[in-house]
Amino acid sequence: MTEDPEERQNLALLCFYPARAMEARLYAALAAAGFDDMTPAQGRIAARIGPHGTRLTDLAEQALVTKQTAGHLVDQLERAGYVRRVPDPTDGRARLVQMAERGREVVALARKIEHEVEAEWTAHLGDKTAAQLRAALERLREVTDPYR
Amino acid sequence: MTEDPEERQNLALLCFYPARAMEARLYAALAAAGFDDMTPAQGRIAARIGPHGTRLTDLAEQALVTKQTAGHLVDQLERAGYVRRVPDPTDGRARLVQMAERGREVVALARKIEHEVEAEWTAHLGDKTAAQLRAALERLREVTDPYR
DNA sequence: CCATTTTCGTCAGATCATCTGACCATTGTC
DNA sequence: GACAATGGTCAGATGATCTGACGAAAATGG
Repeated sequence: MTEDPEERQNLALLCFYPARAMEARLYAALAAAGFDDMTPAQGRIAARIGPHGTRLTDLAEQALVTKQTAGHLVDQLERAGYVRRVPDPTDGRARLVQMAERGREVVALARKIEHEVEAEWTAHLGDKTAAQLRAALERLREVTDPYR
Repeated sequence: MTEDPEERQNLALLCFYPARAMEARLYAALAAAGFDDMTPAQGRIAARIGPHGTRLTDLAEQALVTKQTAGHLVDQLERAGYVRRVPDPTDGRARLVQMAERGREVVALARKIEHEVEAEWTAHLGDKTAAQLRAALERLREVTDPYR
């Protein structure tokens, strides 16, 4: 663009930049560590798998995609060795998607990167401002996250 | 999920909720107003068209997609009457993508919705916290938006 | 307990967004 | 004027996503 030097950006757009930056950092780091076969879409599904496994339908709902899409992505994650499907002992129709060993490695690395990036941001903002930012975002979440 | 009631979420995820919420609100409102043929991908391109028109290559760069993808989306926007392509008077190779009348209508409506949603958020947070949030996000943008 | 309805997941097929690679036309440079 | 750089398109492939239909198991309700 060539104009509007002083435009007041909308709050949602300002929120978008850090989210995008984190995703980019995360995928770059995972790829560098050899996990170069996981796509962002797979990641968004994988990130929602609970400690004891999660049903496909629940993953789909939380990730805001259809269960067909979720199933497709879980197929890929399973083929790549990140997750496995086990029967749900409490429901014969259902299966639980669980993290496999390789999946747990990715999660551990991703958590580490997240903390590093967040530490950079906190260093840039200062502790006080970072804390205020977090508090404000947590309150904003009350009205922006319907799956809270 | 059934566990982790008190998990400390990472800052980027907290940023993601408002961004997603705004996008959802925006597209719902546009669809309700009859602009139901614009997809999010088209919107992300259209949102970057400057007042006097913008080159395809620039749109692609700012939207973080290839120029082929941008061209594809502009084709659709053009077919739907949202934008037009005109020759760039300063460069015979280039063409400027400009908003057409219908595009300007959408932009006006989108701006209105954005302001409404932002006003809701400000009401929820209180003026002071909302101002702190904006200030913190603007500073964070310094290290998270490479296209600033 | 059986019949009906709901829920969980899959199959099939389509569409859309996106990419890589090749290519042409124009521009700018030496 | 030759040649590299830039703006854009064409062609083909892939991946994420959807809608619709379906089978199997579970829950519900006489």
